[in-house]
Amino acid sequence: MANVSVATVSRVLNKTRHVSEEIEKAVLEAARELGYTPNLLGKNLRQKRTGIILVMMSTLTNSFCSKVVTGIANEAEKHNYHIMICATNGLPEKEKIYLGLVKNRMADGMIVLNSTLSADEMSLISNHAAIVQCSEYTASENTPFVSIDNGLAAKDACEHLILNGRKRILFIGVDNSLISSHLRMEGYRQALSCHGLPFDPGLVLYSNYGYRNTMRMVDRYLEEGHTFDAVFAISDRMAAGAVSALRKHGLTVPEDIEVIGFDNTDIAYMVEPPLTTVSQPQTEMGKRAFSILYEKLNGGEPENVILPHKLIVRKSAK
Amino acid sequence: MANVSVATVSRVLNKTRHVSEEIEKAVLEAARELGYTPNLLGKNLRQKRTGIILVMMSTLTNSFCSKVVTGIANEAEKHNYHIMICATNGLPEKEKIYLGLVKNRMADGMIVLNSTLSADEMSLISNHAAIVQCSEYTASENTPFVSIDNGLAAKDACEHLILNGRKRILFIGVDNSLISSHLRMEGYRQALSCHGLPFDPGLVLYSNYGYRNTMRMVDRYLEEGHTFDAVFAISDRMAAGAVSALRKHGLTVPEDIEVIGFDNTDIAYMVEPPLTTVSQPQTEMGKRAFSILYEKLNGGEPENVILPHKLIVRKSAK
DNA sequence: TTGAAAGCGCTAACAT
DNA sequence: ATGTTAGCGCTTTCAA
Repeated sequence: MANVSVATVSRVLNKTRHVSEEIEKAVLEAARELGYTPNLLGKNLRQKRTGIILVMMSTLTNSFCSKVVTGIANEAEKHNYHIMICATNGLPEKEKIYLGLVKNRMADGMIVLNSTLSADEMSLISNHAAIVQCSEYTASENTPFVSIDNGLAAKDACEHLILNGRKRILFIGVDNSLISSHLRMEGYRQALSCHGLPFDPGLVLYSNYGYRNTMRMVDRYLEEGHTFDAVFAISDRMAAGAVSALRKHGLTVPEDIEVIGFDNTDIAYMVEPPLTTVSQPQTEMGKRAFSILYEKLNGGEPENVILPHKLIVRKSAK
Repeated sequence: MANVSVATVSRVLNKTRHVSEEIEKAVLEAARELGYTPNLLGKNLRQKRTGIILVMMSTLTNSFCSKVVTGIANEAEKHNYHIMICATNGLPEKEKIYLGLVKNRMADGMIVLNSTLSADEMSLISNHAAIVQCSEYTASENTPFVSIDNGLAAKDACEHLILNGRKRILFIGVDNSLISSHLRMEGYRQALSCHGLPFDPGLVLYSNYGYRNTMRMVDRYLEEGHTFDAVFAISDRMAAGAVSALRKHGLTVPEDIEVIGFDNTDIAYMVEPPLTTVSQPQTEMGKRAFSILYEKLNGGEPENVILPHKLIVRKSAK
């Protein structure tokens, strides 16, 4: 319509070369009139680059992940990448689908926040796609990760309770295969053993990260007559659930029972009393995860990164 | 490598036509050996279809939106579409970028949960892309929406308070341009006027959907000596913030002050006392939003949909 | 400064 | 049942 070649149109629209002013004007005018919209599939196919990074996570409503995503997004923006989030609800089939999307070039890379994939599967797919793990991970040769030292973090939290004179610490974990669940339990046991306290399997409860379920479990546990003087839960929601159950049984926090949660999410300061909890540098984690991915995309072979955690002391465990 | 044409390879990999067993075997074998992965950019370019639907929302950690997304995802799956979430944090520039992605064919369509775009901008972009609004919306000729009757829902909630004998209802809203904010305020005013109660601008507080900010605001409001006998907040988090402030001032809920929230999110039953709140059929909303989009993608001109809401009565307002 | 033409990887129409 | 070929929409060499 502007009587020029497609090449010239491309040059005008992308400003990749200088084009005479009148032609430029004609092209833009024609584009406007035709309501022309470029087709990214063609462009990306040709350039072998989409500028899109996928972020895979289980649940959207997870303020921890949300903050990590913020970190990723900010850093991605600096490098001209856009991110899109894939929610798997922990279903392996969905994971496969989204991983397939990046393997098959609809996106340039992926940051995985919590995957159910085994180290082998992860490694296999990493041969075909640029993947970085963040927060949760599985030790895999070619899939780098950024995380905290979960074991040390849990140990620090439990030591805090022990130094406050607590001797029977109820551990509320999750019986899944996530590395954080595993390492935090390890940290709990290490804290005990370092201070000469016995590990009592009767002081271990498994829940599902949630508030309601944990509340019920702790409620039942108390009704069964079990006793303890502190709680370490590997999520704030579970800690909050425990607090509710304790209150129902006339126990006060922190006087009777001290409670520590994990992640320093919003709920930690929304419950009464506000929760002492372990905080992770989520935004920094996201930022680093993207940096690592970026390095990978540019042919580098990045190292894993361990970031520092911090114990936030509030009322539930002075 | 398998000594066959690319067409045959395509047929084997997509199972689109019958291929002799030995050739099939040879192709699969070669593909495996070469570590072949199909390139979706090529395929999608050719087929003018990506099978991807974008869902645009402001914040990830919004359990309301999250449930809507679940509804969308379930329905999308049935029709062989995959969804990806775009978080804008309410920034128009980000909205533009993601809208551009669908306009430029990297995705087949988009469901917008809360956009800052004006009706005109929305309408303009809808000429180039299949877009459906969900929950929040702006009345636009060619961009259908699914939502509840926000005005009626707010009116129902306030009437509940009025029928309980409450006469001075504090309205806690958000001063933004979202249709829900606007309509819920309208509903509040209608309830008052239907029952012969005056509208008092001094009984209106604007916050930001959040817990902390609302708590502070209500705290200050009470310190200033204002009185009221009920609260209607347009989000559960704000209602929860109000409850905290009330407690701090020695007021009991529901005896002294009845409180009603909105959305029936998790927090509604996690606070003490559990909140009476307006529930929306989030999953159904998502499902319908996808159905409408699907209809659009197949050349239909779908109508807007209004779904029913429900008042969930808990302890905070009997 | 502009155009012609090749080709990114794929599928589908057509031919055999 | 299989191959040939055109073409999706774009960018980028190469040539003029």
